[in-house]
This record gives sequence, structure tokens and C-alpha cells, in this order.
Amino acid sequence: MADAPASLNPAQLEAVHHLRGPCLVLAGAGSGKTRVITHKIARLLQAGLAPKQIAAITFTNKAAQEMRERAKGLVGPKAAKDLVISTFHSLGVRLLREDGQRVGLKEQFSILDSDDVLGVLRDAGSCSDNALARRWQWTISLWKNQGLDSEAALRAAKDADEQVAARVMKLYEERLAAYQAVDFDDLIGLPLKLLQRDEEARAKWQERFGHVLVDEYQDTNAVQYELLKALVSHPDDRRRGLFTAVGDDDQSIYGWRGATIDNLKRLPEDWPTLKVIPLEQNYRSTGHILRAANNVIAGNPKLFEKKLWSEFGDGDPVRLVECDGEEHEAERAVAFIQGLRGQGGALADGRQGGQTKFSDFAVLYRANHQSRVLEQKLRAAQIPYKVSGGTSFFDRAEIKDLCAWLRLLVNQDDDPAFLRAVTTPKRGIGHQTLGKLGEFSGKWKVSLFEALFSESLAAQLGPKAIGSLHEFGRYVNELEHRARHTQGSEDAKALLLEWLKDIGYEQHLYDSEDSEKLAASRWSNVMDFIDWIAKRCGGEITQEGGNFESERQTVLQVAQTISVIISLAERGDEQDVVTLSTLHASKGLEWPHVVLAGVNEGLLPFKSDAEEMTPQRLEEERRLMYVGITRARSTLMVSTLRRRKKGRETVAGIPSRFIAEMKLNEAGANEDPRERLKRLRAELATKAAGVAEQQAAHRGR
DNA sequence: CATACATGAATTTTT
DNA sequence: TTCATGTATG
Repeated sequence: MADAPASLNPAQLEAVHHLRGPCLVLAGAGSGKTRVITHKIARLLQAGLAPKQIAAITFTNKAAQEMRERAKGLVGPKAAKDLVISTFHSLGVRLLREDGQRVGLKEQFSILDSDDVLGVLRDAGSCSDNALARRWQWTISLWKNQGLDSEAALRAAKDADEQVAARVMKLYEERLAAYQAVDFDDLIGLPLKLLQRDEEARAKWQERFGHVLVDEYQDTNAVQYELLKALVSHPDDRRRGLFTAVGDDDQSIYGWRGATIDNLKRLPEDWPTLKVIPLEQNYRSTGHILRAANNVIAGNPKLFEKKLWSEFGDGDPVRLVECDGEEHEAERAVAFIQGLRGQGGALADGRQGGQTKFSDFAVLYRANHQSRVLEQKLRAAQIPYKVSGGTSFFDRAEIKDLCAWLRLLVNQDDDPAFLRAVTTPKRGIGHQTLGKLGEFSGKWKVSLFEALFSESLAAQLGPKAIGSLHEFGRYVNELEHRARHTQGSEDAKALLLEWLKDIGYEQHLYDSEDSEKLAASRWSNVMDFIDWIAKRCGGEITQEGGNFESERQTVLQVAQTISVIISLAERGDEQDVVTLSTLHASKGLEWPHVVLAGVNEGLLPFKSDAEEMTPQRLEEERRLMYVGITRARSTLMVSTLRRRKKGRETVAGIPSRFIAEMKLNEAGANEDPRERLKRLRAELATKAAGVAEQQAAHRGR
């Protein structure tokens, strides 16, 4: 969190300094969890562990990356580099690369992605029905997450469908063994098998890691917990488990993919000396928001007692909005954004937030398809947005490579694009040459591309380097010329393919990737990209944003459009846009102003016709609501549909039971009058402080 | 019988 | 948006 306190609070301190035994940190939403983890890493280093002896495990690569970044800020880049901060899966790969042979894997095993798995399953089950194969894949993965093999699965199968799935699983296992391949689940399961069966290996890995930290512990599945145990437990001394699990039972929202809250229940049973430390002080949200969150989650039976509180004032009440249909709801969300935007509201912690930006807003919803209407209305209102989790095609390395070329064609003075294009693929132009070129362009205030043809540069470089540079420059010019004059999808595609062939891009992919399959999949992305551009050159009649475009475009024109998109995307997190996200994808994030959209029975809690609503399911849905509420710092708008269009008729919408559970009307009403006075005073004080700060800042400028 | 087009419905996600 | 199913037509 950006606004974490300058020093650690007592609970955080306790968590950081508990080094000698197992520790469970129950980190409520916005309670400074990452601070605890990074400070604990620093403390462990201080206590004498080497960086490579500290393992911090996360669920996503992104989380791992962020944690390493945060750790770097605290312990310095040198120590941070050697810390083992990785996902469960990459840790598993590490174990298997080193010791896979001990569980019957050859040195070069391959890892199947989920498309590969689907293919194998279709094949093994002689099935052309993709949906069925996908159901098998799902079921099998869940079984593997529980540590079951095909035999155990067959015994556990509840119905005929599951029996079939279990039989397919047996064939699937045989195929994987024959191919020397593993799936994602095996990356956890096989290392576990290794540590359980091989004393020597276990001793080695337990020796290697002096302390293991697990982030988002509530999301672990049964096999992941066993792996953790195998990594840290001494066979003859249970108490010596040196690990820190950090999680929040109230934010466990991944039960449907195998995460089990049992892992939290079992922790104190399995580790009698476990130190349980709740972090209850929240540094994120205002009182109204926090109270609504606490009220909702109070409806769940609790494993551990925990109630969030904060030193911030009550802030704005939660706004409840009732809408007539999804379109209306989207309009209300837009109005909410427009109403707050540009205001200089104070944040929950009293800091002056400055002008409210688009990026201060998020609209959260239960299911992806809900984003559609929102996108339409945001576009109509000219509000920039990004859909989180939307797999950004443009983020892929191979696409970025090609985009660099396109950008260079559009604007030859685009130096970053030049640097990427000139080295992709490698063409004998190295650091030395580019260094000289950069020096030269800096000195004469010209772009790298301009510098390239300069006479006086030739004097400073060898003939070979100059030759390669000139050849590159000439090629770019030629390509630019042709791109300027090529239109129509057929011709465009031909030109683009020729270009790829000229620069040897396919070969480059196969050379730089050690797995042939990975290279092939990257190449197929490239072909998709080419088709996409070519289609745009074809000038079909398309309707976009209300305008009809029927012009055939040249390759260069399309490249221009793309460069604009890219330059916007390259600003990355800094771009000032509203976030649209599912509730699931929003976990761990926060915004000053949040809209929860579609808070209706049927959607949240979600009701499916296929599966029955069990108490466990309902509880997970409630936690999802809790996660949504606690994303907001200052302002929360909860929106529900009173009516909803279904086909041609309008049906009534039922507000979610979670809305009543927030007890919005009682909030503040049951507040002690003395507390109320105290609160108002505090709010005045922070406001005054904010004004003073602003004035000071003004004078400073 | 096969293909083309329209209509409607839609959990949640990472490795 | 995508994906699957249904209808109409060749």
C-alpha cells in the first residue's frame, strides 16, 4: 500500500519478529500484509539467513514480481536478486529440473499448457466434443488438486460422468508418462511426491530453505499445503516448522478451483506451536465502508475472530443506487464517475488526494459479460477505461517486437522503437555500435535513425558496423515506401509476410525459444497479428463508434492506428483510465472510488441451474462481496437492478441479500454520541491539516 | 445433408 | 465480446 504507516504496528511487529516457529498472519483487507512479508524477509536476513534460503511463494507471477520489487526497496537490489520469490508452480519446476529424475522424469520434460492438455484428453477419450473434454479437464484438475490419482478418482467418482472422467484420467496419465510431459497440476504434485518418497531429496530441500513464506495462504489447495509441509516440517520434530503463512479466511474466493479453507483450519492442529497473529487495523478505507464490510462478513461463521477497524473518520456514506436495467446502471456508474472527477477530495487517511483522476475509479462486477454495457456507456461518455484481466494481446513479446517495427515505419524518430527493431532479430549490431550511435545522436540532438546516415558517424565506427547500420536504415526506408503504397488485405498480407521473411523473424523465434512448441505458439500469434492488420487494410464496412469506415487503408495507415494504441498502452499503469474488473480479479487492489455493479440475487450471490446453492457456496459469494466492498478507500457506490431486460420482456430484479446485510441505514445511527463528537472533531482536524498542507504546497511552488 | 447466418445466453482464473 | 444452438436455404 502506498500509504502504509511509517512504522509497523504492534501486531505487524509481532509477526515480523516471530522467527523461531510456525506463524499464521491473518491479514485483513488493507492491513499492510505485503509490508509484513517484506519486513519479515528483511528481519530474516538480519537474523543471518542468506537471501537464497528465504522462499516467498505467491500464486501469480505478477504478485511474485511485485513482491520482489517491494523487497528490493527494503533490502537492496543485491540481496533481493537472490531471494527465492516465485509462484508455487515455478518453485515446483525448480525442484523438478533439479531432481525430477528421482520421480521418473527425464531431464528434459515438457510442460503442457491447458490447450495441450485439452488435446491430449480429446485424443485419449476419443472425443470430438470440446465441451465434454473441457469438463474432463476441469474434473481431473480438481482431483489432482486434492491429491487423487486416477485410481483414487475412480473410487471417489460420484456418478457415471465422473466414472468416465476417471477412466479418461487413467489414459491421460499413461500418455503424459509416455510423452515425458507434465501438466500444471503435476508441477505441485510431483515435487510433493519427490519430497515424500525420497529422504535424501527432502533433507536437501529442507536444508536449502531456512524459512518459507506463503502469500494468499487461503487460496492454497490440499496438495499445495502438503508441499509446504514437506518443505518445512522436520519428520521427527513437528514444531520446528519454519514458515509464515499470510492470508485472510474472509477473502477466500477460489474454492471453486480447489482452494480449501480446511488448510487454515488444519494449520493450528498440525502445528501445535503455531503463532496466530491477526492484523485488524485497516489503512485503506473510511468507517462507513469498513462497517459495511464487517456487517456483511458477520453473516459467515468464522474460523478466527477478526474485526477491521481504522483510525480514519466515517467519510462518505455508502451510496445505494437502484436501477432500471443494465443500461441505466451503466449510465449511473458513468454519472458517479463524472460527478466525482476533478474534485479535490481528501482520501480516507486525510491526505489530500489532489484532483480526482479516472484512474481513481473502478467498476467491479461478478461476471465478465457485465463489462459490455459498461464499456459502451463509458465510450459514449468519452471516458477512457481498461478491462482488467482482458488478455492484452499487445503485451506479448513477439507482438511488441513487430509493433516496434511498425512504429518505426510511422515515425523514424521513435528511438525506443528503433532500438527494439534494430536488435530484433539480432543483425550484428551490438552494444558498442549502438552506444556510439546513441552518443552521436545525443551530441547533435538528432534521432538515432537520423544519426545513422551521418557522414561523421562513419569516422567513429568500423566499416562492418556502419555497413549493417546502413543496410538496416535502407531496409526500413524501403519498407516504409512499400507500406505507404500497399493497400487491400491480399497485398497487405503479402507485404507483411515478405517483411517477416526478410528479417527472418520465424527463425528468430525458434532460435530464441528452447521449446519448439512455445516458438510455434508465438509464431501463430504473429500470424494472427498479420491477419488482423491485413483485415484492416481490406476496407470492409465496419461500424465502430457509430462511424462507418469503408475506406481501404494502406499498411502504413493501419500501422499509424496501431502505434497510437501502443503508445497509449505503453504508459501502462500510469495511464489515467477507469478500471473495469471482475470481483475476483480485483482482489489485492484498491481504488479511491469504487462501483459494485449488478449486486443482485442470482448474480451475487451467483445462482447456477447446474449446481445447487450450498451454505459453503453462499459463504464464498459473501466473501466475494466483502472483497468488493473493501477495495474502496473513500467512496463506494453499490448498484442493484430493480428491473432487468430478459429477451423482449422486462423482469423484476431482486436486490442481493448482501445489500441488506451491509446495514447501511443503521450505520452511524447506532454510533455513540460521544464517539460521534470525537469523530467530527477528528474529521475537522484532518480537513484543516489537509488545507494547511495544500497551502504549504502552494507556497512551495 | 451441409453450410450460412441469426439469435440468445453468459461464473469466477492462474499456472 | 464469444460461443453454441437453431433455422433457413442450397
